[in-house]
Amino acid sequence: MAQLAPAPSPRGVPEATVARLPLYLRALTSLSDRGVATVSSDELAETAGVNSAKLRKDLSYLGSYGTRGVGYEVEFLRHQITREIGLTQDWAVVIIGIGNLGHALANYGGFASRGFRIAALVDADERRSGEEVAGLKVRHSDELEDVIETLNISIAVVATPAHAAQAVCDRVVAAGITSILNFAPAVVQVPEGVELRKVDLSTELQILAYHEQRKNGAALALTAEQAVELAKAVRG
Amino acid sequence: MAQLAPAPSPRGVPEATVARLPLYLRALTSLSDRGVATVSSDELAETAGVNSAKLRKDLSYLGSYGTRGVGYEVEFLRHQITREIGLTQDWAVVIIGIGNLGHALANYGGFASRGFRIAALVDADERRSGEEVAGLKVRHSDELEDVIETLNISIAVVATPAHAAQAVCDRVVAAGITSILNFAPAVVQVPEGVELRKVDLSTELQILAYHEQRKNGAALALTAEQAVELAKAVRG
DNA sequence: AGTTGTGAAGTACTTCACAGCA
DNA sequence: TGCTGTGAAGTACTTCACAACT
Repeated sequence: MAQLAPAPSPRGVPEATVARLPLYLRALTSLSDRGVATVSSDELAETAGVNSAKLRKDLSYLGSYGTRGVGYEVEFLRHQITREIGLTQDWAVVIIGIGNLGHALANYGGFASRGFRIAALVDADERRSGEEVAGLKVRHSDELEDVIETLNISIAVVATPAHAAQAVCDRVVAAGITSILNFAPAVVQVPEGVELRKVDLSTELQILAYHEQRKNGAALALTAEQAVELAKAVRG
Repeated sequence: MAQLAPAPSPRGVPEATVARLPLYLRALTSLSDRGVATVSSDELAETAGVNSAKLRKDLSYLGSYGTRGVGYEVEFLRHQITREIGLTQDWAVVIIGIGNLGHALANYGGFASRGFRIAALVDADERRSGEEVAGLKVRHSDELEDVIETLNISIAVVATPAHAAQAVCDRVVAAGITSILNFAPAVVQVPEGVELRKVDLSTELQILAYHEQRKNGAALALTAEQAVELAKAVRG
């Protein structure tokens, strides 16, 4: 079978835009809850926390869903974005690694309301097998491949310790999974065609620390060149 | 006092580079643990999961820490990056909202080993006050400002429900915090000069769903134009 | 009159490819 | 010889500013 487009985004929606669609969806849901029927790009951008030129450009990749001189119909636009992201169907998710974080993810209410169904929980520790978490029995990781196939899982959430992450990813990929969300603080390699996203808590804190240091230590963190500039400035 | 540079990054390290420094640091730590003393940009890039041109360019913003023809000295480079990020000091963190996620974050071992010290836990629910989590007593959110000042907190981690997030951020900013990591699924506005990063679990899943849909539904997701192209191609 | 949708300009990031140095 | 450090070229994203439309 010939491929029509180079794998992702047939209509060529930029990756940066895709990453913002969930944000717009949330803003629209919030407006909808407040009973707002129509919204301008300025107002919607404000609600979503982006600038309006960017918002309009982003939406233009999906189609012409607004009305000039008026704005966007909230429900209509919400439906279009929902469809674009693929949330008109629901996606079965397996969480692998039921430690503190896995527990928290299993109990996180935000998934179900957004088109994701946590279909299975898996852990390598036999003592956890059978334990009930968030209304689901934890299964032993021997059953991982079986669970993925039987329950028609599309997305794997990896919440294992770092040392186990690569092996787990290898197994779910071999079982046919092509979308992985990795919480383990480890570099994981996956083959071409498998989408891997990572959420790394300490990385985020480190980025904050970097900026915090720049703010506090401005005077201490002068480079040699800046010191020279400063000296010149002081001399007049 | 005159500002020497436009607030962040005196030496002008690009934001994209800053976001990768933690990755390099982790790769170097792993090499160091394995007893590797020297590493080439190719090897380090492989370990960190990026390409080597990008790695060399990134490192070049920090200085010339390698040796041509040889590579980088692992311990030395690790120290330089640690210093650049600001992890030679440790940073006091408060976690606000001790639900499932807050619990998981409090118990997450990865922070301490990377220069972050969880100094306080705060929750709005009075029934939680005094409860011990991860060796710390949960304090009531009335004490938030006091905790921040007394314990010299630099970074606030917000793990509250969405509806409380903005108010909490307003309060910590008023108390002098300039770095916030937000896990609440809400758009939060902060003043200029406050660094806000967000981690949004369902957004990540939605991005995966988007790509998953493109893969599976290739044939179903044809646009009108593509259908015409396909028809032409089939006709010959 | 008012707001979208979008070419064009501007900015940021990535990759190439090789000069420069150990 | 081999590998770093970096200008230059290429790509992706953002912002501007206004024509097109209701």
